[in-house]
Amino acid sequence: MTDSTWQIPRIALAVDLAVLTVRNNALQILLVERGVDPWRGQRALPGGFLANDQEDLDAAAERELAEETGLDISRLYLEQLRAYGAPDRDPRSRVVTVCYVAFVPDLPTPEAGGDAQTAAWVPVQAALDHDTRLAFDHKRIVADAVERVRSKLEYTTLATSFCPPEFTVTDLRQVYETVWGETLDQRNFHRKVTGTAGFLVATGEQATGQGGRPAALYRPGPATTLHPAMLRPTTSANNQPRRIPCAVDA
Amino acid sequence: MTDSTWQIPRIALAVDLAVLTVRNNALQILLVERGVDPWRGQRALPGGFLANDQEDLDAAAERELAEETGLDISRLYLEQLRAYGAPDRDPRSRVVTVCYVAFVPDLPTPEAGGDAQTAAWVPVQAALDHDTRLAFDHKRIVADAVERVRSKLEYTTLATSFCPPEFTVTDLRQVYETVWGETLDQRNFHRKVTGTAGFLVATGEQATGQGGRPAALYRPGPATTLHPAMLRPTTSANNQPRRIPCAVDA
DNA sequence: TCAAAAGTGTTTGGATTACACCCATGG
DNA sequence: CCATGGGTGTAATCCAAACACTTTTGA
Repeated sequence: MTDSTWQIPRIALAVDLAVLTVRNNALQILLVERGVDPWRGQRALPGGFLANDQEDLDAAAERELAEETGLDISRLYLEQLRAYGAPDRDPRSRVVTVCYVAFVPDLPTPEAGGDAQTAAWVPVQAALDHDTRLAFDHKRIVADAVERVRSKLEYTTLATSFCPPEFTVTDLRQVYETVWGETLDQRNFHRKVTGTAGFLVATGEQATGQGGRPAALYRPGPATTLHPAMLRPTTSANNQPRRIPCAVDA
Repeated sequence: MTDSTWQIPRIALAVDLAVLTVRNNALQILLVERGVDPWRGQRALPGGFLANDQEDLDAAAERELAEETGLDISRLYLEQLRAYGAPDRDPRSRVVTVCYVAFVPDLPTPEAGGDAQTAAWVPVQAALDHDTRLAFDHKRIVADAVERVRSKLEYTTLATSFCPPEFTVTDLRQVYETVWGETLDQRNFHRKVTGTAGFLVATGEQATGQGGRPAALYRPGPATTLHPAMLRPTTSANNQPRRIPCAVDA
């Protein structure tokens, strides 16, 4: 590392987004169709290159998200997933991407991408299917994002990010069930989330009945983390072969 | 995003390391003294720029780690922390850094940096002290790395990464106590770690007595995750103000 | 009145805590 | 024999799973 910074190899830096929502009883991810080579016509994560020298990574992710979804910025959760930098991940030139995951509620205008690209919600099960092809290393990124959201629900209150501004306990439970792909006991779930201080704030209102007893409506509370955590029922993911240096997970 | 990739702004990409060890009953981090401006003479995380167009990020982190510590690559754990890209984090030019955390055992040759820079172990408590100055945004990165290792010990078996090849249950407990800054009940800890299948493998050997009953020696077992987790005693970090978009944590 | 969905009560078992107590070695 | 640290036993407690049961609406 010498004083002459001009000799440093410079690299194209992209910011990509894994925007997740719960929609039609499925965890879905926003994908766009690429209009240019490479991977023209293939589905890819929305994203783009860092706009200018003064743009923060987080700001770039927010900008991309606003461009792609036209979404109210206050109604979402956005955090960095990780950076991906395999040397051959883009055939044109060296591109390192910093990926973000976003959790958004089921949007009124979900398909309307602000960009010229056609954006669409795709169930993650389909996106990760063996027969599905995604551009670049985006299938691996989708897999990492799905694992991130699944574990986040265990120890944070972020499931409310997928819900409308006011929601019932059953709405929230269906988010958990959909993201985890597990059925939860309705009664124990109710006790757990209403008994955790700061998770939910009752509005006093009731949901319009769907044929049964009307459910109380809640807003997200001030708590961000869950103590103790809400654990997935079948968390038998123990005893992998052996940890390796430079593990994939973050 | 057009076909002409040549117009894309290119950015200097660094890879920095937060190398952590447990040493003298303290969680310590490897810092180097910068020999050049900016921040000449200040302590900083070891790291460097991506060497060439064909180097993977993970490989770059491994290379840097080998250069800085001369360490046996098989005896460590390395994972990506996150990318940092505030536009003003380097006064010379735009530099985005991808940071990695490494957990290493107490090394026989801890101070010998392979590079010309003088490397030294610094207790994280001192590195994070309000009066301490670190180069760039490295103090924030150190804080993130410390939080990462603390939470990793809760739900993984990675505490063994800080231990020598063979170790006693007390050695392992002292790793937990040092990283968390909490005292744990020796007897309950013993039951927990020996009762978790795959955490420890008994060698059959005994440690040379220090004046008491000799302790059994163990090697790391095949398990990587802990079910159920080993929770910190005083985990009352609940109910923060409110989650914000673009949270810091990963 | 019945079906459907919301919400409460109760039992039980697993895991953690907080201890008392025994074991094996060095001096 | 005694101090020192290693390791086991046990009761209380907390928490979550399982499931019976009551409440409140729409048809």
